[in-house]
Amino acid sequence: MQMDERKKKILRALIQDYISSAEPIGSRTIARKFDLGVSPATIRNEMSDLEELGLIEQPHTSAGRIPSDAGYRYYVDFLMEPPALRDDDKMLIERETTHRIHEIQEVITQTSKLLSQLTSLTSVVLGPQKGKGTFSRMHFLPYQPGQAIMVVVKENGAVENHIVEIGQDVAAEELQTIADVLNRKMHGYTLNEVKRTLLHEIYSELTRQRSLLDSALELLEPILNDQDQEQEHVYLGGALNMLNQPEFRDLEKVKTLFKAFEEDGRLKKLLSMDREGLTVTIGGENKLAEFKDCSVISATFRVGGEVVGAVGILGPTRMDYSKAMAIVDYTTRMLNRLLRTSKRTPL
Amino acid sequence: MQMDERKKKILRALIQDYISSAEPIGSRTIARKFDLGVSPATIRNEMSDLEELGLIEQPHTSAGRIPSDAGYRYYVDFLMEPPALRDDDKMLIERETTHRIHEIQEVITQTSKLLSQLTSLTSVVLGPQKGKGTFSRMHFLPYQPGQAIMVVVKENGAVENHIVEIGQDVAAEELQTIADVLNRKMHGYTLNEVKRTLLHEIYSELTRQRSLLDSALELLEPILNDQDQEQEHVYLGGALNMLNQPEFRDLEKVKTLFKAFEEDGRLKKLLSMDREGLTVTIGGENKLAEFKDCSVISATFRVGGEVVGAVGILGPTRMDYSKAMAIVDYTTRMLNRLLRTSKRTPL
DNA sequence: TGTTAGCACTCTCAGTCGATGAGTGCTAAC
DNA sequence: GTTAGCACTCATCGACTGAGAGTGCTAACA
Repeated sequence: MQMDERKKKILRALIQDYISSAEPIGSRTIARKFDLGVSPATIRNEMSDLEELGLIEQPHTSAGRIPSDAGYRYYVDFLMEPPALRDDDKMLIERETTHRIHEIQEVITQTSKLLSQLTSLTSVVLGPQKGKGTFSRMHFLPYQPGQAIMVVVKENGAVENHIVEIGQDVAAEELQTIADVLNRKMHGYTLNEVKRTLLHEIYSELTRQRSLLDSALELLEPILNDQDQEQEHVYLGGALNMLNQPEFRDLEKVKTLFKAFEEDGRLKKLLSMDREGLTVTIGGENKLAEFKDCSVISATFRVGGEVVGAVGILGPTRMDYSKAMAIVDYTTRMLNRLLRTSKRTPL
Repeated sequence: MQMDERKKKILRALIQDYISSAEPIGSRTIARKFDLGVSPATIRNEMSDLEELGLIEQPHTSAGRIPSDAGYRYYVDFLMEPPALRDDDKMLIERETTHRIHEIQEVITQTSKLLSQLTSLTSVVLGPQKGKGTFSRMHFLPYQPGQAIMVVVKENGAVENHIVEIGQDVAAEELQTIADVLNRKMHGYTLNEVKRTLLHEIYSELTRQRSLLDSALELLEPILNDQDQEQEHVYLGGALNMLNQPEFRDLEKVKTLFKAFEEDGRLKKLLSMDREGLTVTIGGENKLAEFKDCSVISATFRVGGEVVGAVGILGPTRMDYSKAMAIVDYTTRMLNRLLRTSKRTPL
């Protein structure tokens, strides 16, 4: 069976209506609302075909039809009018992404808020992985007796503080010596690389200056084993918007959904970081069972050519794909520009 | 009308039963479950009195009674067995609060998680206000051209980074001079005080070294106007636990509750920071309408004698007050000890 | 051969009705 | 002061019903 023009028209009409009404829609309604020039009976026949093709389905015998995941997929790929942004949305995005920025955290939370606000859906934003940035240099500053502030600067501009324990008797010059050694050795490597391969090299270098050894390696401990290092935080915006979606009128569904929201790992999996550009994941195409009734529109963003994060919009499969795609697309474009132009934003 | 011994017994029985069952409870049930040595009819008469006293109420004519806010209040103040901790809970709290800690943030999130886990309710933790800590000193470190890292150390041990813009031509020594002036002037004052009263003094001091003036005041801008400064973040733990409470089976209630959760300001108001020690706020005693069906058990904690934060447990008015109070009480005790003993924890 | 009208059938939804059961308040007896 | 008895109230639940929406099938039509 082939998809002829009329079938396409009917499928498009059905999906568009369902997206806004969230109600199953029957042949009669389509005939009334959309001027296809044929009678309900004909539409019935066509709908029967569409169902056989797996593009629509019936919740129960005497209800109208609703789109299946495959139906949405067909719609997104072939039927939908191309994503276009409303002017006021466009302006809003531009206004929000042209601020002068001090911290990337700020950008991320801001973006997250913006996306959920524009779409009335939930937004998911994944920022740069802390451990990933390559090491540039470190400084030591005095702190309490027996402790020092270690300031670590990454090549991507990130700055971190760590309080480290030092012996009571370690002098400032000694710390400086250690810093010099570490800076020389570690420059240009990521902390993960340091952890895996470089440690013994540093070790042997420092062995020559016997007395410094003990402290030096202990100093590195907090930055190498920092919990935050590995798992980047995922920002969620407008989670409550989900409660307004009729598909989540059921408390059990809300529970499982919110449960999944609490686990950063789950959310991270929603954002397909491997694929560049705009990605649409519809319902069951997603691996996670908790989100089988949801679709995700996501895109990655870059700093200096390298993919460092992703933004996404999460909604019920019944969502306005065109609008969501337009918004995600434009937002990442602006984000890329913002991160490129702002002179070396501290990450 | 007076509260005689039998009325107390009945009220206690009713509340205890209601706390675990969440169902209105009638005279017959009380007579059966609790051995008071009187018939349901007698209990009925007493219950009628209790209702007149405003301690219990009837959801509808032919249902049993449930405690009113005033009833819970009476229960907490006079009837409840004194808060006692189960041994395993005690051990769990001790285990979690004797870790060596590096960051107070960590302690806060950890505590929040612990509390919600122990009670199966929602926990609210309010950490130290960043802006409050008195200024100790600052350092400058090199960063990108035209920018520097300003490291600010507070007297309570907090360390913060800020990237500041400096003229391309400002030399390290000049920065040092500025730092020296600022350190001398600002030491011992909170940033808020600096902002309000000290700025013009610093201004006139620096005016004498004309060339430095422009930069110096700009440098302070980020720390004085930092958004985070004023509003300390509120940590919420186990918000989902609320969904398991039968009183929140209604989606509308969930919506308003979670809406309130999203606003830090609202949550902050729940924790009575003005009162020291263990505080119990029952239902409508709370000012916020969103939480009129909730009770809060809260307590403040201190660092060095000064109240810096608060922890609280939020649950439906129908909650196990004894247990919750015991847990909050013990947790804050341990927290105080932890923060006192760990030698100058960085905040 | 494709389209349409007609029709019987299915299924959900909202509303009604009555039975059930828990609980109360009142009265009168103990 | 306490209790048994009783009439009354009210929410809940299941069964039933009619309305409405929608379908699939058949037969007629262009």
